[in-house]
Amino acid sequence: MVAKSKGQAKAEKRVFYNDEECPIRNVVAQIGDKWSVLILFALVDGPDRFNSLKSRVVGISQRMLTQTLRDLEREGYVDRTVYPEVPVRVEYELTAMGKDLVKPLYQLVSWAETHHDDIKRSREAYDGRS
Amino acid sequence: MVAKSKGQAKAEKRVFYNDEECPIRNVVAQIGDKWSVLILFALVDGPDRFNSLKSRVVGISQRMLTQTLRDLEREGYVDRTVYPEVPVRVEYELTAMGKDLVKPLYQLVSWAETHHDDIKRSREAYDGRS
DNA sequence: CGGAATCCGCCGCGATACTG
DNA sequence: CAGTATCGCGGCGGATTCCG
Repeated sequence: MVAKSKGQAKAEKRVFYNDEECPIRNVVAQIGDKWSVLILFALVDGPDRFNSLKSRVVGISQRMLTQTLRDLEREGYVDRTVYPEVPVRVEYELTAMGKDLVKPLYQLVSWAETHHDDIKRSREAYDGRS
Repeated sequence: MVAKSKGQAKAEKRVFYNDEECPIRNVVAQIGDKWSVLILFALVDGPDRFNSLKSRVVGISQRMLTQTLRDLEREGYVDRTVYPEVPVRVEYELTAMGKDLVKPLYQLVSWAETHHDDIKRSREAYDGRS
């Protein structure tokens, strides 16, 4: 995670960088946006077409669907295949790396579901004490 | 993950929402910002003070450190303790929930480190084909 | 020391209109 | 059907200044 230890004895506290060489930032910055995770999980159910995704990922605009899919493709998480029929059919599916990314992501999702109520209560408590 | 299946036979494709009731968004939206993950991992090494964190999380401004710590505190991931000495000492540390969150997060970090080069190559390939 | 307040540029994201 | 192009707002986040 681009953290440097001082090589000192006794577990010196690490230093953290937030640059383009930081692996965690490279991943979190991509999936941390508004739609990436939902699209990735939608594609877990199998390959899907543009407009089908658009209706399954509720509330997303064409613009953001296109853009997010392009980004995910560029990262290597999603494959795009054009079938030159009439009308055109375009299918998106997870790559091997995409399927692999979903595993640790699913751990996080499970955690989120388990602690959703705790977080809501914590927020209310925080906001409540004026 | 706030996904509704149609209750149909044969693994109908799920629908995904991005609203305030979506647990994954509640977590990813917080974690996905520019500094949260780095701060959380910095606190894994043990409780730490404001200015120490500021120097360990390289490049962060006071404003963002304060704001991110407040957010993490509100979510219930971080505890803030003020020691009324002179000068004042303030320590931040992970709560039980914060420590728990770091576990799935660490899975993601490991994944990110493992695939960092694959991602960089994928980007270059994508950008290369004009 | 550990902040809070203010100002401001950038850009993520949505809405809308047009295209092959 | 699956996009691209353009416009515009809101908010994230950096720089700076002031405070108990």
